[in-house]
Amino acid sequence: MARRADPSKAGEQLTRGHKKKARTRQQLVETAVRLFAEGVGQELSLTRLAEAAGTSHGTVYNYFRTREEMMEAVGLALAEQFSHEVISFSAGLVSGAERLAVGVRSFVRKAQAEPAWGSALVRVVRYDEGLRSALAGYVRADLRAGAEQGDFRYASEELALAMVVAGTTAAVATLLEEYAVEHHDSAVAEMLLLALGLPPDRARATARLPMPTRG
Amino acid sequence: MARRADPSKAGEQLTRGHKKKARTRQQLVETAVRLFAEGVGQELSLTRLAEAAGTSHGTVYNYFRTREEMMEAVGLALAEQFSHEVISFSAGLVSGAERLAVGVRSFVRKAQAEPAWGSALVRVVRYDEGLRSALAGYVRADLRAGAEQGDFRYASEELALAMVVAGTTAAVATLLEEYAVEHHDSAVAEMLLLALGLPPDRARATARLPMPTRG
Amino acid sequence: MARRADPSKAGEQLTRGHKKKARTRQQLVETAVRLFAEGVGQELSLTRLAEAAGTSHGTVYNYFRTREEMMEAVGLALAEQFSHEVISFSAGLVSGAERLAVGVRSFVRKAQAEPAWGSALVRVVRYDEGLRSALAGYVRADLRAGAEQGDFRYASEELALAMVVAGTTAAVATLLEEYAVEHHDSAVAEMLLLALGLPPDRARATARLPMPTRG
Amino acid sequence: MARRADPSKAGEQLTRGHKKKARTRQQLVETAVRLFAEGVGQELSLTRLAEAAGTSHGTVYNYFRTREEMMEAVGLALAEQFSHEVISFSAGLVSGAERLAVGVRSFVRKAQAEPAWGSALVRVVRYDEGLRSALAGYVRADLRAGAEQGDFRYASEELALAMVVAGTTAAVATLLEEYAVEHHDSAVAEMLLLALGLPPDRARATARLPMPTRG
DNA sequence: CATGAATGAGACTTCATTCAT
DNA sequence: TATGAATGAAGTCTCATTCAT
Repeated sequence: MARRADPSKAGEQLTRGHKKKARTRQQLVETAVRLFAEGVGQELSLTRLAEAAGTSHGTVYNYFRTREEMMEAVGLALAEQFSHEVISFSAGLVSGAERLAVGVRSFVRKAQAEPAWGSALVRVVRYDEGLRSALAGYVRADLRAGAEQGDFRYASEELALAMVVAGTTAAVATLLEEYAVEHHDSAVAEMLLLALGLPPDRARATARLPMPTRG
Repeated sequence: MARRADPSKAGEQLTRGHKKKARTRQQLVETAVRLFAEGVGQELSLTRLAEAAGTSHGTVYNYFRTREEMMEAVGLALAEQFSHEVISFSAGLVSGAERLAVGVRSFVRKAQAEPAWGSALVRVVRYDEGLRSALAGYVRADLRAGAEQGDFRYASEELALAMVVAGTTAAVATLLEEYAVEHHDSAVAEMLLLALGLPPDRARATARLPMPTRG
Repeated sequence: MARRADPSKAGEQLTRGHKKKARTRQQLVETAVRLFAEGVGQELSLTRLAEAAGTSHGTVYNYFRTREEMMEAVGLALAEQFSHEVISFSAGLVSGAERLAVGVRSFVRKAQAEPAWGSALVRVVRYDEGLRSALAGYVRADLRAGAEQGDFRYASEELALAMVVAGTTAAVATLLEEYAVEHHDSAVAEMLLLALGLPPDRARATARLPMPTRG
Repeated sequence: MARRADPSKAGEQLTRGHKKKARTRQQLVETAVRLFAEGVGQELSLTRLAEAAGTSHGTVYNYFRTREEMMEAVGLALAEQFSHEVISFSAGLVSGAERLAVGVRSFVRKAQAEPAWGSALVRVVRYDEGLRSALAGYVRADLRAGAEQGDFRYASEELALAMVVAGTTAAVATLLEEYAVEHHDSAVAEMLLLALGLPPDRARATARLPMPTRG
């Protein structure tokens, strides 16, 4: 999604028109995320989005052909922001269990630090199978690694994935309703590690490791 | 409104009109459950319900003033069907862990035996905070019992509740997508017991106890 | 409309069923009048009437076949209450001008004394040509008498009627909005007598005659 | 929104879109006026308006969010058409009585010349307090002038206003039902001048002055 | 590209009215 | 007669979507 990755070339490759286009699109997605965060249900109308983004009704249609496409873009944006966060932390880790713990914890921490993001994600994940799959994708590798490393024992990968994704998002939802509790990130991670079959003492320890420095 | 109650026939206090009313209402709720089971999302409109139930548009409004009210009725119906099942199984148990395991397993089994019910429940639970609360209500007592009996260890009851409810419904959703897996009920229950802090061997054993005989 | 006129015979002629019927009907009309007085527009629904009157939906239809019929009954009731008042005052008068003045003044006074009645009448008269005609009927005779007696001079009886009816009801509406003013009844009557061509001094005097004792 | 205004053609600042918008709106209002003229009561629905105007259902809602808003627009249009007429006649007059007489007469004459306009106005004025107030606004200044000039004597300005507005519109309604009467405009004006306290001879004379030339 | 007018499907809701009990 | 369930017409309103400018 070309996050201004390389400032030295971007200005040449993209015409101003393209830049504006990208900016408008980003603005629309950000506005949509904000609206979800603020409690607009899955029924976010393009009309309201246009209003909130300060663009005209028709402009939205220059970027998303249908409402579905817009929802997809929002889901993608949320997932990317998540992966950005997680990847930057778990870059150096090889233990599946540790990677999963760090992933869950960074997810929970990000939601605590940016409740708007967490709130949006929790809402969107309810209606958007695509987002659920995307999140599952991030988890799957760690899950398999942990299994291969002899740490996790689960009857079915799909079941384990569902439990991790659903458990984590439900935990975040609880967090956002109930106002934080100390070390919630570790508490959630520990429960999930336990569920995945890690022995209790190791689950406890792994869930409480110091977070790696951002990679 | 049964003013001149006829003591000779208690069952006939309700006029035929009332009986018809009850029947129509039940028919509407059943139709709604079926529609949810068939994949209609939260956007089930009263218009579509009327069509599907074969009644006129206005009739629905004699029973549910708003979509919310209808959703609530559906959630209640689903929850009641569930509680019937669970209560009939766990009547004689005193161990919180065992009760919880039986509850989760009977939930999963019912969903396997009646995929329509499971499918409807999984969908409704996504949109209906009321139903989530209702399900949480069934779990809470067992959770506390298990904690007091020294079996469960969790950082926060709310977090534990969220994990159990979300984990179970996610597991059921997986089940319904993937069609059948052996002993899934026990697998799910075991994961959750582990997450709640039950030692692995006991979790495994508790999740695999023979289901009590009904009633 | 059988206002319990003759207590000595009513009980024998009418069965209890009839009495109840009459009572229910009267109750419905009174409730409707009250609702109009309270600001319900012309759109008074039979549903709301039934609710307000504490009867069932269907019962209303035992008395009024359609909404129109109900509106008519309300108009009639209001007009009758008016005529009752006016006739009781102007019974002994022969001067058309005096009769008209007394009529207008008793109308205004009744509206002041019973704002609910006035309010209902003002509202209904707007939508109900029937009621306008009925009120015109009460005025016409006095108007002709005044003309024949050489007091009134007007270009067209219809025009004069319209002016008297519209002017009086508008005056009452003003009264009800603005909170009474002293001798409003006389002020209104004087204006109308003037409009009808009575010389100013006589108009003033006639509008201020002491009200006759009730006949 | 006309960012690149083209100074060479001031009239073209508004895009064609805007012109179309204005045209559609005008078309809707005109249609509504016609419907009122044809006898549609206060129950003019936006649905019927759309049908009659030959536009889609939704289009109407781009212009009037509610029925109220539409009524207001109609009332405003009617009142504006009226004020155009009156102002063009009474421009040079200083006597309050004369101005009021000319106003009433031009109102009546316009209604005679354009019965559709008169019919619409009479109907709308019944249901729309806003229009009543607007008409009162036109009258108030003349009324005060006449009072200050010693011509009018009335107990209450509000009462006088109500009488003038109600009397005039009722007179127009009569006219439209009965089809034509000679010099009705003067007859109505005379009655109202009398009601306002102008001496009979002056009322008669003032009501029969030749109408001023326009402009 | 941006704009916003127009469209039509469809949801929600209220009611008058009918009819069986 | 009283009741109230059922009905369907009609109205209000919101939106996704298209299209001409």
